[in-house]
Amino acid sequence: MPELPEVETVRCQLQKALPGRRFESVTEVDPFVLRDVSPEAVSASLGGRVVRRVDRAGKFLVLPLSGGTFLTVHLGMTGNLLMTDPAEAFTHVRFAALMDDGRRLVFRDVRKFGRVHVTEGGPAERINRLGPDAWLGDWGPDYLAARLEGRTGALKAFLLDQRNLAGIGNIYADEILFGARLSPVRPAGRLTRGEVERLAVEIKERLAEGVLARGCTVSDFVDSEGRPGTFQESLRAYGRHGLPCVSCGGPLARIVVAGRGTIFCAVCQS
DNA sequence: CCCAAGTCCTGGTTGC
DNA sequence: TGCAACCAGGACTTGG
Repeated sequence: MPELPEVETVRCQLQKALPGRRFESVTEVDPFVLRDVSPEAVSASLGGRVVRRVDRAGKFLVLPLSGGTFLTVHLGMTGNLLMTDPAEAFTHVRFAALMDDGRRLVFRDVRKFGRVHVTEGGPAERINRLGPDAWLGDWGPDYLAARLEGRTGALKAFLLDQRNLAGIGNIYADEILFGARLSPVRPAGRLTRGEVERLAVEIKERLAEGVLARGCTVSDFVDSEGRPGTFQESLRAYGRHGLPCVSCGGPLARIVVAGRGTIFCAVCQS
C-alpha cells in the first residue's frame, strides 16, 4: 500500500528523472482515474509542458509544470508510477505519457483507487484538506495534543485521518501504535502528555525507517524503477496476526478499527 | 462470500 | 433551536 514512505521513494526517483523533461504526448488515459478533466483536455494541458519539480504532500505527488499547470497523482491502494522504456508493456495502465528523452511515464493501478489530476494555477484542491506532512511537516507534541483534545474516537482512526497528519495509512498506523505501546482503540483525547510525546516520536521514527527501507511491499508496491521496498521485513505488527509479539511473546490480536484490519498486542499496547 | 484499503460521502449524534 | 464539530459506516474497486 503506498503510504508516505512509499510515495516518498517514488518522489525521490522521479525528482532525479523528470525535472527539465518535456511531455511529448499522452499515449494512454483511462477516464476513470481523472477527476477534473477529460482525456482530451489532459493531452492538451500536458503536451509540451516541462516538469519543474516533483513534490510530495502526504500521499500525493505534485508536479509543477511550465505554464502554471500542475499534475497531481494519488497512487491509491495498488498504484505504481514507473519510468520505463517505451517498449516495455504493462497491464492495468491508467495513464501513460512519452517524455522528450524517449522514456515513458506510466501510471499503473489494478484497483482503480488512484487518481490523476491536471489543474491550472495550483495543485488539485484535495491537497488543501491535508494536515501537516506526518514526516517532514512542522509539527510536534503540542500540535498533536491540540488536535487530539476532546476526541472520543479511536486513536487509530485519528492517525488515519489525513486532516490531522498527512501520510499515515493502515500499515504504518499499526507499526506506530505498536512502537508507542498504545492501543488502537484508546479514545484519542485520553492520552497523557507523556503518551502524546511518545506517539509524536514514534510517528516520525517509523516513517523515517520506512523511507530508509525504500518503502514497504506487501502486495503491489514497486518504486519508479519497478523494484520492491524492504520495510516489510521490519514489520512488528501489520500482517502478523496470531504470531508472537516481539516484545512479550504472546499472540498478536486482530480487530477491526475504523473499518480497517488492525493487528496489535493486547498485553503491551494500552 | 469475505478480505484487502484510501478517500469521499452520508446521516446521525454531541455539545456549546 | 441552531450550528458546527465529530463520528461511524458504506461505497467504490478487483483479485486472491
